[in-house]
Amino acid sequence: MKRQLKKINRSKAIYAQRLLSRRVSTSSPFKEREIKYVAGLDVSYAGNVGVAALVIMKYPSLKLHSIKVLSDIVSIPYIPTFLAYREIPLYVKLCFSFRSRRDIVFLVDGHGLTHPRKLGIASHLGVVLDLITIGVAKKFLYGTYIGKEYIAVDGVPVAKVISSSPDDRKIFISIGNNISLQNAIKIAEKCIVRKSLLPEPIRIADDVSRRVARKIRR
DNA sequence: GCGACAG
DNA sequence: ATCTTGTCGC
Repeated sequence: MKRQLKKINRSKAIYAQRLLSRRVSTSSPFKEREIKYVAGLDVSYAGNVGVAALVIMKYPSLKLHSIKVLSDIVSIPYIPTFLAYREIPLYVKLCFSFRSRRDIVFLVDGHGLTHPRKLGIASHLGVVLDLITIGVAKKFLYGTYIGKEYIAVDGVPVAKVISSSPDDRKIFISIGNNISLQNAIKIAEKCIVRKSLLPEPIRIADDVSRRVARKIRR
């Protein structure tokens, strides 16, 4: 096989995103006191092997509850705005047993509604498994700034930009699925500790997946 | 045609 | 995301 990375049908992929984005809910089907856990999802790579990590912490104490890691060959290339097609298979395997859970909020590495077709990976995963999700990205992707700290899509605010005082690092907290922007911001900010700009569950998932990938590589 | 472009 | 040495700064 000369090409082990499958091509993706662009027009069909776009059609599916538009279709799925209609199922995104921007309201919160829960009260904050009902949330018992926050989870972080991230993927690192060792060549064509993707290593996904799911870190679950108690909320709001942020005491570590569990860590699950899974690796598999990834056959879809990375193409901006189509990230989900590449990483969602890993996340679905890792989170299938949690579908429709209403006491866990999943923080996903990437955008949610701040996406050209309003279906970034956080929203995509949220719709597929009916989870409460929030997008946590390190770079801007899409949308219109409202002032200095909010981003709107189709005229509706769907994300907040959090900046670190000294340098210019930023993170973008966006609605994933089954949550309002206000609740997404509130929960994500409660997960940010000390000087780390990244919410703890994501930071740990990032660390775990990266070191496992490095181990596989060597 | 030109520029932008998560991980 | 990953490839990579030394180096600037708290």
